[in-house]
Amino acid sequence: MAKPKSEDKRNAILSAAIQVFAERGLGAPTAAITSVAGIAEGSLFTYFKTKDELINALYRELKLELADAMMSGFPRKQSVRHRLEHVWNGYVRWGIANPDQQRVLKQIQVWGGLTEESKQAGSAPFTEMQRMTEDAVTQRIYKEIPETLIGATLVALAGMTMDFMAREPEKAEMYQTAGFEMLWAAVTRR
Amino acid sequence: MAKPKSEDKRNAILSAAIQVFAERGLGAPTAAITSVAGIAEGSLFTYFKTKDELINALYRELKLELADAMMSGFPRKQSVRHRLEHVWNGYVRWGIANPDQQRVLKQIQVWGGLTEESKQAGSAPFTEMQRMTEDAVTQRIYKEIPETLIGATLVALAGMTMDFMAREPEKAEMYQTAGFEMLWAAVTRR
Amino acid sequence: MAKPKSEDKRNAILSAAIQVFAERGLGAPTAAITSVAGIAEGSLFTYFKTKDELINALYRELKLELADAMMSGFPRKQSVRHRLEHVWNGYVRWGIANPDQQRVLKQIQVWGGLTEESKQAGSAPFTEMQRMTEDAVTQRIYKEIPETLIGATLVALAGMTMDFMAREPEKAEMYQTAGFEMLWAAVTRR
Amino acid sequence: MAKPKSEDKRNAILSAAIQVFAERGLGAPTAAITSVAGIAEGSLFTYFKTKDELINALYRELKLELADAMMSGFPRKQSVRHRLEHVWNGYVRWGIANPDQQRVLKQIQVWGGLTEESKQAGSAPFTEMQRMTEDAVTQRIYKEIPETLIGATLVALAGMTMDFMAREPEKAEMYQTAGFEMLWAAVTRR
DNA sequence: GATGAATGAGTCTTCATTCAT
DNA sequence: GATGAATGAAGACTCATTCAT
Repeated sequence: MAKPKSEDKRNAILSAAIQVFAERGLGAPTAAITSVAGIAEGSLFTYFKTKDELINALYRELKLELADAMMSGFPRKQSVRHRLEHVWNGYVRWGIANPDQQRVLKQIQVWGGLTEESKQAGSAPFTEMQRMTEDAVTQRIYKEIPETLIGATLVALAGMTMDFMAREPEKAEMYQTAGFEMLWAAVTRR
Repeated sequence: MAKPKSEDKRNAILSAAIQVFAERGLGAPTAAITSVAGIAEGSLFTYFKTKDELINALYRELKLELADAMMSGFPRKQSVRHRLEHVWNGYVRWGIANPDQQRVLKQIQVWGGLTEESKQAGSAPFTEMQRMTEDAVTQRIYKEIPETLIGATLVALAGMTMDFMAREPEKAEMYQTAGFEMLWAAVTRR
Repeated sequence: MAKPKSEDKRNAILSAAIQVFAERGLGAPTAAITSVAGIAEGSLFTYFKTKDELINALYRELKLELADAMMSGFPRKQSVRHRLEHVWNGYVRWGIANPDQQRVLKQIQVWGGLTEESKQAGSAPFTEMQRMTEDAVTQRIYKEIPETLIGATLVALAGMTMDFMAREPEKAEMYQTAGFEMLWAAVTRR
Repeated sequence: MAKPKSEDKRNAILSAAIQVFAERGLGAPTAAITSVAGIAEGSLFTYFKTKDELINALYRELKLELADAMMSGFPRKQSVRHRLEHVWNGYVRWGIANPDQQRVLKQIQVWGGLTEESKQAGSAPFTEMQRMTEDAVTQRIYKEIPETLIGATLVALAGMTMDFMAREPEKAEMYQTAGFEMLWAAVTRR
């Protein structure tokens, strides 16, 4: 191979895309991305055949990152509450630390061009989390509701919580805690 | 009092926009909207100076509709729980009955062009609901959390719940109930 | 109608396309065409949805013109030889008088994007000529060869003849006559 | 005598170009050619400085092949008719056996980038054929027309004949014969 | 007010060619 | 010599907006 397709450049594009999409929406020109990435306009298409494919790849990448943030250091042996709290904190902290990523992820989720494969690939990294949920349901800690609802509730409340944290950073900690308490109450039996 | 131009035509545009945006995203051409509305391409700009203005107006319209759905028949005299449930049901039912509206609203919310005025105008119709919340907080029914969190939680959980209802219509009622129970638990003291 | 799609402008585009394609081939940019036509780049697409469609339309237009040149003043009552000569002269004169058209027509014929409809529409105006041929075959003037061969032979020999006429204009008349004699000999019984 | 670079690779490119140009026209990307040839994109430019040069080279190659097909086994000693028929059959058979080559040749001939050198080089291999023509003219077998017309007539009628043969393969032989009879009649004195 | 043709900047994408490896 | 990633100019087409009718 003369010049192997550099993983670095691929990442540079992805990371430029995050910045640009966060600022200008998914409608931003690919030229804005390459310019931020410091490469030629055409080079983007060496790494991603189309803009749609780039967005799909970005989605999977972000979901992976998010899953990582939520699961790293997962306290497998501790109580359900601790484990859920760990996941919650991971999510919320990641969102606050990476507001661009968070914003872009939101946009992609309502975008019309996600392929079925991407959707599946995007939820795959969360299977371990689902296993934790099953566990808790078996222990009759969680309510008798479909397991998928649990994860979705976490996502919904975390999204909302992050909005508040971002808007009032000085109360961030309070919101983070309050949000988790709401989640815990929502999801467990009284 | 002036009813300038044709109110009918304005509504036709708005309703065509909902359909088109729901199907093709906010990036859909204005020509697609006018074509569905059955008017000339240029006429759209008689009613809305720019496409951005149209989307802002649409946002306000949808929020108004939604507020209406939630507050109509509001049982002012009944218990906090009943009142909250009324609002919840109104929201969720509206979303299910109007999936296009719901989808477009989601899209506009992550769109970058909403003006500050629109955001405020969009939340104005919900002030009555907030008054209900204050009331409940005073009664120490709700948790000691910022009041705005309550409304946001409702919105977050309702959004999620509607997704499930839409995906599994045969279990819609179950989700609607389960969703409310989660909201109630999340928001009230144990 | 506000501004009816002007037939004039359509023709201006077609005629600019002939000029540009003749000079630079079918690969010439549409912008070159609009520039010659004196209109905006985008306006071309008001009249022809795509470049391919423009080329197809141009093909039909040229074939029509050509048929016209060949058949106008057709001496229905005179001998087969006179009638064939009339057609021959019409063809050859048209080609010499309109070298751009002739060159473009050649290019379109080897181009890969002609639709089946265009091909048929292009040969339709020549049906009258074919009837003349049938007639001559019945009279046993022409050889016993498929009728379609006759027309094709005319086209082939005319194309070649025009090349020579264009290259040596001072001998044009001679070539025109010699060409016809070859055609006549090729096609009739000895 | 240098056989620089690989003659094999050069031929692979030429032959891939025939296939690709036949399928997709001269506008086909060079990358499509190298891909078919099984070499790297850049390698094409080691053998041909530019795409235009490749097409010019291809033209000369095809003309050479064609001349070869027409003149191989040329019956120098036989009658003019036999000799012309030999050439005719060689041409037509080659075209039918090599439809891609035939199609590409047609395209290059209306293409705008042929250099004067290529045009001359392309007609050079046919000089022997022209000598045969001179001969026949001297013998007063052919009509008193410019000798170049004879060759051009052969090409024109052969092209047409091949089209018919390709379209109706079951009548191929008939067309081949009929075509030659037309050529013979066109070109000789009565 | 309504119409829809006209506009031309803006978009994604392609591709011949170069050149570092 | 071979490779194929990198380049960026060019091209077809789109679309919000204007304005003559």
